[in-house]
Amino acid sequence: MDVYINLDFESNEPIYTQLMHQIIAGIAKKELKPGDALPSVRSLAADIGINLHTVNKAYQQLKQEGFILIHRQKGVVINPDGVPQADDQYMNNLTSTLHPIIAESICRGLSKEQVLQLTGELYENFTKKEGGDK
Amino acid sequence: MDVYINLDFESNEPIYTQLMHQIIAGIAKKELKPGDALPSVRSLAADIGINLHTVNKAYQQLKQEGFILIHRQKGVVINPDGVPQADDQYMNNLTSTLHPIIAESICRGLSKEQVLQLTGELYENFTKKEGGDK
DNA sequence: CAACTGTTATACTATGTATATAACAGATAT
DNA sequence: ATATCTGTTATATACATAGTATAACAGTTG
Repeated sequence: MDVYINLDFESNEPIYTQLMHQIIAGIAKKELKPGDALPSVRSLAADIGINLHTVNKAYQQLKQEGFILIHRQKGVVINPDGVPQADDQYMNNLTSTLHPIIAESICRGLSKEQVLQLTGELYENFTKKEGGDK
Repeated sequence: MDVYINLDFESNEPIYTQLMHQIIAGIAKKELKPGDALPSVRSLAADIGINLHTVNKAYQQLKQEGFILIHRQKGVVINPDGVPQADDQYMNNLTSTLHPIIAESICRGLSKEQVLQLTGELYENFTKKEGGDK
């Protein structure tokens, strides 16, 4: 039931960010559902061979963004109420994030249709049932 | 004819990255066309009140990615042959970049149509004629 | 010759990433 | 109660990146 974490230590993307992204991807794929427990900072850190504080940093940020709840001495769980829905601030951030990405795609000759198709395919890859774990 | 540079020194996005993005956006909007000259590292740095090396860093990276050419003692110009078209490596990078963004948008309850509409609007805002300069 | 180009080198500060220990406080199981 | 688990906090260190500050070099152009 655990989410499989695959870190690329050669990447220039920080480890704690990779961790966040994989947990968020797990939620998007419904592999992680509201109320599901996540490993403790220590056990997860030991599992994937990184420092406790690196995991904690990812958890703290996921908590601040509403993806997870941290019960002081209970543990870490996916937000039982679900992830907070998009608000104006999120939409503004999303727009700012996409802006330069789309600018470059235009420079490199991608058509609007190509961009939309890639985006749509990525979206659907999250919502597809991928076999499941046996 | 110059591209207007607006830097946010409070942003956590590095200055040299902001600079790159705005130049790329200028190319996407056709405000900057193949062969157009860009300011020298010193004059641009002086104009926007940053260090010469910060501009140089942006220029070097834009050069490496094929957006501009740097003639040793002539100056900096938008690539006269146009920006290199999308190849496999670029498409892989684009996919990796979009992946976590779309994952979060799903978590936050955006429908596929909402994501595609926002993406499409952003795309078209680059290709629209925006009045021009007077 | 003077003034401009990009380039290179060095040095310094500040910040972010990641690690390594250590300890604290509350909950829980034995 | 004791041991063990939880998240949390506090230091300290190492390293890389971002940004600035000077300075100098080499070629071009006026």
